[in-house]
Amino acid sequence: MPEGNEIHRWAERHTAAFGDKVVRIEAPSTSRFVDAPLLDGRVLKGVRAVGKHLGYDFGKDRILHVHLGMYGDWTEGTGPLPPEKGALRVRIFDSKKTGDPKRVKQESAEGSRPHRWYSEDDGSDALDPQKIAWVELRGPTDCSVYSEAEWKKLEERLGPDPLNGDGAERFVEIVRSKKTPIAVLLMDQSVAAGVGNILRAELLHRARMNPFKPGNEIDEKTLKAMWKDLVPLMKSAMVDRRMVTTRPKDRPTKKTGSPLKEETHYVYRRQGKPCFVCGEDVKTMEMAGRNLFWCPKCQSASLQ
DNA sequence: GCCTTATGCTCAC
DNA sequence: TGAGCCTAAGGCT
Repeated sequence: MPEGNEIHRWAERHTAAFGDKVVRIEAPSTSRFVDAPLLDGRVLKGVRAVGKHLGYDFGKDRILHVHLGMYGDWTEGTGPLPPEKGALRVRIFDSKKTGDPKRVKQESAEGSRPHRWYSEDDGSDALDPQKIAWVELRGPTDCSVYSEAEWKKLEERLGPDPLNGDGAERFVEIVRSKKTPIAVLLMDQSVAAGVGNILRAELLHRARMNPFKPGNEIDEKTLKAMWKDLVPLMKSAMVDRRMVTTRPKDRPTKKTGSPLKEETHYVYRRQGKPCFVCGEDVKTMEMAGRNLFWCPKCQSASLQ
């Protein structure tokens, strides 16, 4: 479900939890993820992220590539592994912290003491990554082993990633070389890696940019400013496991920190509701195969 | 309970 | 351009 900012966050957390440790990897033999035995019991050197892709580096040309797609997600926890559920899942864990999975499974079957599965139980993101004992992957689009060459090929087909320190220059150059509407370009991973449907809508509103404006008609200064906005936006977007893109001053309540649920976005999924900035009804239509949301007044400028 | 929708992407036509 | 992947949440009845 995530955009690049959350992918990078998983990479950091999983590196902190498992980096340079021997990890166990389990996947049901009936699942599509047939490569687990190849990696089980090996040292995880670290976890990299580019765009919406994760790479778990086990060395020797063994990089577990994970793409969450639309439905994929990770859960994490301390203590013993949770009981297996019906769905096909992949687990990475530190057996020094979880204990022997065989024994735990038996305890679970006997209905022994319950324990917390998710960090969100305490209402915050507060679980110290050092305390994570296991993570569980559900519903990814891809979970397979890449060689270094394959990973490099992946990086080559992606555009600049704001979270990997890439500069605005490439972004500006690519956008200005195309007649395609900016809202379509922002969904293209070869233009800006990691941007997804929430960020495109919110970034365009923050820039007061008309979504239909062709890339080659946008001036360099404006594009550079959008990139400059994107970097801290992606870094700070996750608050209490929610994507937050509104500036406190634009929220009806002016509330800082964790905003009300209905104040988390300017336009994303707010069709028919009044724009926080100008009061005009937010509009929606399909664009690049996904629902685009925008304020026709704030973002009407200069199609000319 | 059922239906729709979703922060994504690939492939076939 | 549309189907398919595959899972959960939320809004309805």
